[in-house]
Amino acid sequence: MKLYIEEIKSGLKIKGLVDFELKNIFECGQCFRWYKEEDESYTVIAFGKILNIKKELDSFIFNNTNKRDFEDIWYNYFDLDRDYSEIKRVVSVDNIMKEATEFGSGIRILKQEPWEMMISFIISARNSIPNIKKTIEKISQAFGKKIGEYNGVEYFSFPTAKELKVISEEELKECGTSFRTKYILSTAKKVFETDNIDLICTQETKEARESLMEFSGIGPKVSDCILLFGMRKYDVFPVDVWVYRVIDEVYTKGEIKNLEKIREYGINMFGGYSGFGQQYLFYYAREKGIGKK
DNA sequence: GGGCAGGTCTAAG
DNA sequence: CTTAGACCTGCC
Repeated sequence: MKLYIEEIKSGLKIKGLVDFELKNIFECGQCFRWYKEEDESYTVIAFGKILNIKKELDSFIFNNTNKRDFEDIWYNYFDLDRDYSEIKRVVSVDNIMKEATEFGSGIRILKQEPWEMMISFIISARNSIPNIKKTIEKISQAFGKKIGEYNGVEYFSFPTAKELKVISEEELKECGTSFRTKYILSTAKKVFETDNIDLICTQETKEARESLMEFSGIGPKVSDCILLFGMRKYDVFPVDVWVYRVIDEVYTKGEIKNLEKIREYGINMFGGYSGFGQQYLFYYAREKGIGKK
């Protein structure tokens, strides 16, 4: 992908981005710290920065950033080095997947921060996206650091394990963490004490997955999401209710009722590309309401 | 107002 | 080792 980057007053004007759609990227369930603005642009918080992106006719305007941050952070964050056209070809194993990849054509799997993914997906358990977003925003406002202002709005970083572990259960619960409160505090303490997130990132998928499941509130699905969205492991297949439904309805047709077996089914279908396959399938199923009674 | 939402934990069989 | 219930809260 050849990019043409022009420095402008508010940031950068970028041409040549392919397989890149803001709605697909931010609303496919992988990321929670984004805000859709009135002008249809998206503002996102990551790596201590505030970025706003607006789609124009033939380009994307990256506001509130510069060439250096684009090279150091955003190029990597948006996984721009990867050829998603090729990914889509590989995971289009049948007509359903062909449709799914066309539907979510602009999806990219963001390379997000492991620690933030751990807590975010603990919060995601049996929860809705608007609520997850709200809770994460409250936690950041209450316990993170102010990182700046954009368009008259203040933004805060997601607190570190050290900042989070000292919070009382009552305080944290006020952010809407509900029954997951003790999971979050337990995980924060354990992460701070063991300081082993970097180590887990270097482990092979299977081992890393087992390491993650040692933490409170992290089961099979949440650990797969952390691995995929925060640890660059693409051979995982997170099975949530939507993926379960679409696999059940389209492929296994009631023959498999076990979540673990559905996961194996997905991995058999996509192999090392399972994470990508899952994202296209998930986005397709959820946006279209497939399998919903 | 009852029912459920992008699971995990725990206690039993 | 597999399988029900409980778990908080907001929004139909």
